[in-house]
Amino acid sequence: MKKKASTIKDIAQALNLNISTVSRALNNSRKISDETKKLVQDYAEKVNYRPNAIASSLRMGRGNTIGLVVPRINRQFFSNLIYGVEEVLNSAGYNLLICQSNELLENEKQAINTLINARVDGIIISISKQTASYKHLETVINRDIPLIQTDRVADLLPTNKIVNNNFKASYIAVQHLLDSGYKRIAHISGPLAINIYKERLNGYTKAIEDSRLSDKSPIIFENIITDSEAYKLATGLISDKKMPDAFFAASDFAALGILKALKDNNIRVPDDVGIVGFANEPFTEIISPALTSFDQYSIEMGREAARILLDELENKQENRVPKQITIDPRLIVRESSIRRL
Amino acid sequence: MKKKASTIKDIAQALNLNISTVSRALNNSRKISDETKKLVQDYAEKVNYRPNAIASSLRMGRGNTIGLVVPRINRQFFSNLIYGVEEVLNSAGYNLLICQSNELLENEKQAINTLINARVDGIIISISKQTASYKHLETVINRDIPLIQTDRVADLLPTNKIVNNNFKASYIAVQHLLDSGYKRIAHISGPLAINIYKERLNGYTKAIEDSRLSDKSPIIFENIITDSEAYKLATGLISDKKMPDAFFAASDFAALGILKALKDNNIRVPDDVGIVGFANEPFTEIISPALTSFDQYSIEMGREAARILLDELENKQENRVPKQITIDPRLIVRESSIRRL
DNA sequence: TTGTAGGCGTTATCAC
DNA sequence: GTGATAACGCCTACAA
Repeated sequence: MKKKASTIKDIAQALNLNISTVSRALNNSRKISDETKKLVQDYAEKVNYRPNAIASSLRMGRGNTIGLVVPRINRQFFSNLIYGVEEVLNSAGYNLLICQSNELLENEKQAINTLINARVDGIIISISKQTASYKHLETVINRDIPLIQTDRVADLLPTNKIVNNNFKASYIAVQHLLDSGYKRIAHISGPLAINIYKERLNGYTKAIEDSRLSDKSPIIFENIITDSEAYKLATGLISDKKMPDAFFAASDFAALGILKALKDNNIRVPDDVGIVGFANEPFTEIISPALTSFDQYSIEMGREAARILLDELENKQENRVPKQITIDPRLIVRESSIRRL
Repeated sequence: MKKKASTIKDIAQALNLNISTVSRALNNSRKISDETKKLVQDYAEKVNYRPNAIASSLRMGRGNTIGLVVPRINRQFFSNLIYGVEEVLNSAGYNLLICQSNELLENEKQAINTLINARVDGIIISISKQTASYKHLETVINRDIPLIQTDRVADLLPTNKIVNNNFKASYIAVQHLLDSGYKRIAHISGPLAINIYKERLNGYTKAIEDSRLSDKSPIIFENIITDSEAYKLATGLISDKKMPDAFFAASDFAALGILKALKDNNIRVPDDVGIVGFANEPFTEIISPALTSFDQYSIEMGREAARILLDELENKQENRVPKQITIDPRLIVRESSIRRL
């Protein structure tokens, strides 16, 4: 026995009222007598009435829903981001529609399509590794759907952005290693197609240039983000006798791989070689020696992205200048980079 | 200059066709001449037409959307679960509406409400720590909205469930420690209000009972899930000289706390004391000694939950018996529990 | 304070 | 093959 959900129409009939009266009573319009309101609300409660958000959305032209697209939901950074976004949006009465691109442009386009069709009020995105063409995002902009980019952003697109200052963080990382007395500092970089890795590389390069080192030639290894890739790299450097005396890795996992390789070869960290990672993955403070890294305030980035979006939704101005919010990652100094002199 | 999105009506007018013809052409109905189809589709493309999914949902009575409620999006286990769910649902053409309860019953109720109002086609949930009353979930069932419970489940509710075999896993953990020659095995348990911790406790107890140990008295510490709580506990045991010779912890973080405390007090792991954790957190294989733990197949659990849901949606039978899918976690033996004899 | 009527954008049913 | 029309459930001028 399956009765279909009751609507305001049903309620109106049952109470011998007009649909519009019921609608107003439920929405607490103040043009309705308290008496009627109570009558309606009580009855609605009794029959377990639930407003049909879809119908309401159609009528109102908006659905109080925000779309979110990230490369991978289960990466620590992104799941923190989502956590922050959800927290803010939820308490503002918005729903969150989540898609992941799996680092594929095709999926990302598909996700954007879905979100447009779902008539979301706004979109927050961290673009995929493959995303080099931005037509799908331009479509979003052209449709006047507020778009916020986070972390991995397409610089050229005129949207609000919320990012880390990767350049500055890298610069600081190198300075910190220099302060600890290291002299041949290598950089383990990620895929340079992604802006954040490019920026970290630039920060490293600049810091080396600005240093007082006699040998200012940069030492750069590109496109290494897993620990096994890094392990292999470090092992190679050891056998080739080309070991630098410090590593600044653009990812904690790369840093971990280096660390493992050094330990396995009885090279002491931080005494012989210093290491700094990036992202403050949970394991960084657990391993031994604990790894110096950068806290990216990922949850806060999510919150902030949501806040900016809400702001944009609530204050629809005509000529809005896209702004960028930059968060400085915080260097967390741990054992791996403090040389006992 | 902001033109509103075009609709099939606009297209119909522009092409001097009837709305219904346009609708059919766009949906590739085969009662429409190829000529007309092409005409319509080309024009739709040209004006950047996007079907309004909200209107369609209203008309069709369903929105191809699934709701998901978890305690915390950014816990490794749950973000993996979400990953799996999204993967399957997305390729089946469903959208995913995500909410988090933050371990609060109130939020969970609110989330369920939102999802019901959004007229989701089904709901996947992992209940909060506080969830002891199930009215909100019964509402879902009464409305004939397919409900799937994962991991943390309310046993009494007649829904499909997808869970780990926590009892069996614990039993195996204890057996493994016994096999390694440990004789006084303690259990670090979580909040027993959550079924999974209760089950792990039961598995432990049973294994001890079934053992050939002369002293079969269980040693149980409840409600300890963070590493600092566990650290404190272990430190206390050391100073009280009440140290067991092995720990089976219901959470990896608790196991980690124990490990730290032991190391800080020069108690050797696994030589003096063995440790087994639960959940196979990424750090378990990184720390030293690496921690024996259980892989819960969290991504696969998510996929499976989504699959069951889709199955339920597609084969709406009348008298469906709720079934439970149980996945055996896999013991991953690492250094922390292998005693060199 | 309440009732009437129209429409949000689709799709489905019925005619022609 | 195509057109006309109603309906999904809700909200909101406008009228009474």
